[in-house]
Amino acid sequence: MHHVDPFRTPDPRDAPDPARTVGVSWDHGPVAETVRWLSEDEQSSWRAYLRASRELDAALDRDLHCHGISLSEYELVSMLSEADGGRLRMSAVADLIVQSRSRVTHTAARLERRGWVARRPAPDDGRGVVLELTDEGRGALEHLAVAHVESVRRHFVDVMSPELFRALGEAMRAVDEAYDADPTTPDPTQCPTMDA
Amino acid sequence: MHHVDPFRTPDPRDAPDPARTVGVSWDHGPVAETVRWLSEDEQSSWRAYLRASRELDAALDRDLHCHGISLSEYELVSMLSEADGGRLRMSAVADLIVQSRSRVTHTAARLERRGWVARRPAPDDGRGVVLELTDEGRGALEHLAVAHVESVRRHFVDVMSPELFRALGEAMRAVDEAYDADPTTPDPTQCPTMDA
DNA sequence: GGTGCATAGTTGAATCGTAAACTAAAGCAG
DNA sequence: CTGCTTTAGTTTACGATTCAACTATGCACC
Repeated sequence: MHHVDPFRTPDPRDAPDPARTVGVSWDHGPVAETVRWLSEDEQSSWRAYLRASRELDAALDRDLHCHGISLSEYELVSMLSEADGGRLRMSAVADLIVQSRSRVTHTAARLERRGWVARRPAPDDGRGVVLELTDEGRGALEHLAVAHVESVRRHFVDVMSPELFRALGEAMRAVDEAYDADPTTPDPTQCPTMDA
Repeated sequence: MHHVDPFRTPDPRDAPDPARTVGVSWDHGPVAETVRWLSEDEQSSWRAYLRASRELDAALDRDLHCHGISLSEYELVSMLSEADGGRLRMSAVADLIVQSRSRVTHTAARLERRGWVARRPAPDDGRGVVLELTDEGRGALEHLAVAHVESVRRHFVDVMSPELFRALGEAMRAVDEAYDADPTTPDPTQCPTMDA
């Protein structure tokens, strides 16, 4: 049975070599292609990230859920609370919490039904909508923030040394900067639309 | 307008102090409670993580989508490919990719319709189901792995120094270990079921 | 001042994920 | 064996998210 590791080359001998030519075979026959598979170290870190980020998401969401709100709703409300006057444009919210416009529309609608936010027309732009945190929303947030910060500490901040947590921050800042610098849509030339 | 930062105390003077007693006021009136808000450093790293992890998820998912698969489906298939004989129990898959049993059932059903995996009764346990990667699934994965590893490099591994990436791996390993060590369900005593 | 294109946001359908109830087989105590 | 509890996995219904199409305003340029 042929073993396909999605990252490392099938041959363990080659693992430490970060860049090499490997044979990848598919429907159209064997083709030699240069693929920079991950080294053993890289693979280990990447897997740890993937696993732990899922666990973290699940844990934080779980802890908030028992207070009746999801993490993504919380993020929206918390961004509003930090904004001047508790008000932000829809698109500003979308950018801040890294969600699609459409998703923000839906999420905001849910929070509006709950009475935590209100929609108002943007004063300067006829197309725009300003989202405003209501007093009720602010009150609820003060509650939630206490539970949430404890959750974040328990599952994340406090499980490692301050130095390591700072390094993690630095690493993720690099990811953020790279993402902002290269807002590439899935390069159409790279997109064979399921050619297999 | 009272500004509520969900993590730091409202008063900037207090930021460097990691633990203090703050007044949190809610419906039942002002109550003094000890909350370990995040320091400025911690806050900065946490925010960077939150933002970048969302961006990363979006970017990796986007890059795979144009090849007709989602990241969570990819994860399932890739775990199978690494398993002995390309076979794993449903629950083993769920644990490996950190998804609920129910979700794995759904995802597996989708992949089965696509012909990439097959379900078989577990030989030793009458309740169990073994998921097996089909040849077609393996062929597709070889394709996808190439695109995916490039995506992971571009958005993640290659945007920082190897040392920093290793530190990140170490940090996330700590998160994982803490999670495994404390599989706490949302502590019912902490769960006021929306008491606000 | 009208045409063309970009931007802001919404809508609705389809898909995906979650939560709780459910089936069925183990495991275990007596 | 019988009954009780746990474990594995599925199902169903519902809520959340995505995707593509759509409305409406702004903006640039001639």
